[in-house]
Amino acid sequence: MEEITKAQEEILRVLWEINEGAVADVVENLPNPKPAYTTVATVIKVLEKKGYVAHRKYGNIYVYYPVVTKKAYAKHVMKDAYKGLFNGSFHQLVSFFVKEKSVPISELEELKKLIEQEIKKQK
Amino acid sequence: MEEITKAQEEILRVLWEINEGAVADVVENLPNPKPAYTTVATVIKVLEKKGYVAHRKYGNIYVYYPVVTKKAYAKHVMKDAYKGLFNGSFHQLVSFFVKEKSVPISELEELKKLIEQEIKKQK
DNA sequence: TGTAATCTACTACATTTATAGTAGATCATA
DNA sequence: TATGATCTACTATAAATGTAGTAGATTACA
Repeated sequence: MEEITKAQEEILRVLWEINEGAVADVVENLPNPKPAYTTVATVIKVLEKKGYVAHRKYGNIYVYYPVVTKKAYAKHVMKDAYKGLFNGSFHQLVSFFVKEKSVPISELEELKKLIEQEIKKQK
Repeated sequence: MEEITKAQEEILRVLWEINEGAVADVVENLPNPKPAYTTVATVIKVLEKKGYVAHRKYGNIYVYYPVVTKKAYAKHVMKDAYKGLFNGSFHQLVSFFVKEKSVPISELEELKKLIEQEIKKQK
């Protein structure tokens, strides 16, 4: 998976959000200050060349949609962070989060359940 | 915190690893194929300009060291991923990991403990 | 059916990156 | 102390990026 930059990622995010859309729809969903229509179009083209999005022609307009799912991308990003930043230790990653962000207790309870389930499953 | 690229991050990683070192030390710790000495020097300069590393002069050689800690950087990277990729839900992030990577049971047990402690602490 | 609006393709351009060479300073040692 | 090794500063350059304008095609509607 080829690397993408921040600007490119932002537009990819919009596409995940709206599932598919014309350039104008992407611009619409971008926060202010919105870049020019043509700027967005150019960035989308880059994403298309890199294989992150594709398009379909509805009548005469191009509707773009993500090819790389958010999940697949998350996996990619996380793999790097995981290995490089937490020495490949999931424990380190989680404890980092628990310490840095004060995770609400409700989430912690849920998490505990999730982990217990996983333990049971693996046994 | 200004964004850095992959190449820059790789060199920053080496500095975290060795704590501090001259350009030659960084080159040493880079995997093959090693870039040219001067390439590394240039990238370090970029990192310095962006405020990620600084240097000290020992005699006449420059010894570089990271200013941004691995932890601070991890925080930065994770914040983005967390918000953008997991909708700000820690639960989503963790369950993603548990599902995607098969986390060994020993880690899961540790994690469970960690979370239980945190729950207790918050109560 | 002509005119305004809209869309994509193509082009432009300044900036940043990645990569590395050269020159000049300095240091160690024969 | 002259010579080779090493270091930093400066310069170079191709490719990618971010940003956006223009032209030409097409469409919708007055």
